[in-house]
Amino acid sequence: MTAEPRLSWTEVRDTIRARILARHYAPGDKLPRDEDLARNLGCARATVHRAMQDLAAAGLVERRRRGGTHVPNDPVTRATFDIPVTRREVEARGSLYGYRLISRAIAESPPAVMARFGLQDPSPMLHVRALHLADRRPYILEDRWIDLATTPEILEVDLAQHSANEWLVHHKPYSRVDVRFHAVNAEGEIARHLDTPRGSALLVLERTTWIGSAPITTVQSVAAPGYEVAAQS
Amino acid sequence: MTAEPRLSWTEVRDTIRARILARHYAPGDKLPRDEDLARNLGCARATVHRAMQDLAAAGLVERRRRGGTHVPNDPVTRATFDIPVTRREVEARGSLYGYRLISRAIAESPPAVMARFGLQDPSPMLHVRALHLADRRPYILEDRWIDLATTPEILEVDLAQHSANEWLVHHKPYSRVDVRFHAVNAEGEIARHLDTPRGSALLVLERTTWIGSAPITTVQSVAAPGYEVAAQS
DNA sequence: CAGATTAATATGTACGTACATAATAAGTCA
DNA sequence: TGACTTATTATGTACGTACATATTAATCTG
Repeated sequence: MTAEPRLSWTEVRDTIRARILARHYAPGDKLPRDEDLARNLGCARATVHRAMQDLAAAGLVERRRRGGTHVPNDPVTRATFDIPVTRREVEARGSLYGYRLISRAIAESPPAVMARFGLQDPSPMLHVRALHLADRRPYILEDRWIDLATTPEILEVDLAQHSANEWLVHHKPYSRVDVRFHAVNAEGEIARHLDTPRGSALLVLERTTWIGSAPITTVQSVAAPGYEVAAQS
Repeated sequence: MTAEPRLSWTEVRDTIRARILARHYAPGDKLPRDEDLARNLGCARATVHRAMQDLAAAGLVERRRRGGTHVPNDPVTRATFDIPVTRREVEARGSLYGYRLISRAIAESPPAVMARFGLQDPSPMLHVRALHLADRRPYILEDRWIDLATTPEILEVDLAQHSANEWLVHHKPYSRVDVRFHAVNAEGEIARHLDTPRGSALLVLERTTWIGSAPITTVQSVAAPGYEVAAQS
C-alpha cells in the first residue's frame, strides 16, 4: 500500500475557506488552534500556518499571536487593482497607443498638490500635462507634478517624446504609493483635451508616490467617458 | 561573544527591495538564485523564499520555477482596497449612519445584470434599491440584484429594517468577487435620491459575487458627489 | 475589587532536510 | 536546422525542531 499523499497547503486553505463559506465558522467566531487543525486534517502545523497566511492576506481570517484565529466580525471586500503604464493598458486592449505632450512648466507646488504629498511648504516641481490616446482618440488626460528635489533628472527627459508615466516607472522606483479614485465633471481644458461634452462624468485615478518620506510625483489621470477599472480576478 | 542574531525575512525583503529601488536590479533584470542570495546575506534559503513571497505579492518581483526571479519589465502599481459594509464606513468617519429602503421587487434579470453575472438566460431576482445616509444626508445609493436561486432566504428579510448589504455580508459568503469603478452623471432618480444637481459626476462602485459559479448578488453603489475611495496604505 | 505582575498560550519564525515540479538548456534525430 | 526528447536547474513545498513573542488569562497585592 502506497503512502498517502501529503495534504497541500492549498488544500488546507480551500477546506478552511469552505468551512467559512458554509458558516461553519461564522463572522466573529474563533477557529481551532493551528495545532488542532493540523491534527484534524492530518498535516503539519506549518502547512496550516501557510494556508492561514493566504487566508489572512485575502481578509478571510484575522490572526493574533496568543489570541488565535478569527473570522472577522466586520468583513470587508478586498480588491486588488494592478495599474499598468498607460501604453501597456492601451496595447493590451489591442489598440494603437499614442502620446502627446500638452504642457510642461516649472512651478511651485500649489496647495492641492502639497496636500496630496502631505507637505507644509511649497517646493519647485515640474508640472506636466499630457494626453494618452487609444486608436488616435483621447483616452487618458494626465495632470502630473514631479518634485524636482528628488527627481531633478526629469528635466533632461524629452517629454515630447516620452511620457513621464513610463520614464518614472522605469527610472524612479518608489517605496510608498497612495492610490485613490473619484469622479469629476468634464470642464474647460479637460473637456477640450478629452474631446467630450462639458459636464460628462469622468473617472479620475489619483496616484502619489514617495521614496522614503520624500515626494516623487503625484498624478491625476482623467479617463475618457465610459472608462472602467476592474480589480484583478 | 554572543551568537549573531539571525537575519529576519523582513530584513531580507527590505534589503532586496532597496536594491530594486536603487536600480541595482532594474526592470527586466534577473535576480540571483535564492541559494546565492541566502549565502550572500547569511541566512537560510527558506528565509529568502519567504521574503520573495512577500515581494512577489507586492508585484515587485516575478517568480518562476527553474526560470528564476525577475524584476518585471512592465511594472504595475498594485493597490489593494478594503471595501467595508457601508454602515461601518460611515461610522468609521464619525458620522451617524442611516438607512432607507427605496424599493423592492421580484423581476427577471435585465440584460445588463445578466452581462455582469455572465448569464445567458434571465433568472428571477430580487431588485432592491436603498439609500445609505451619513449624518442624515444621502451618502450611497445602492442598486442591487439578488439571485433568488442561490439566495431565496433574502425574501424573508425585512429590508426596510436591515440593509441587504449587511445581511449578505453576514449570511452569504462568496467564493468569487468582481469589483469595478466607473463614473456616471447624476440623472433622474439617482439625482433625486442623492439630492444632487442633475449632471453631477458620481463615482460608482460595482461589485458582483458568486458562490462557485452561481450568482449571488450584483450591486452598483453610487456615491454622493465628492466621494473618494482610497487604497489601503 | 481594581490595578499590577506573572504565567501560559497560540501564533510567528529560522532553519535544514528531503522531495516535487515547472521551466529552461542541452542533446538527439531526421 | 528544426522538432522532439531528455537532463538539469531553480523555485516550491511538507515537515519537524527549536525558539521568539504578542497576547490573554491567572494570580497577587494593597
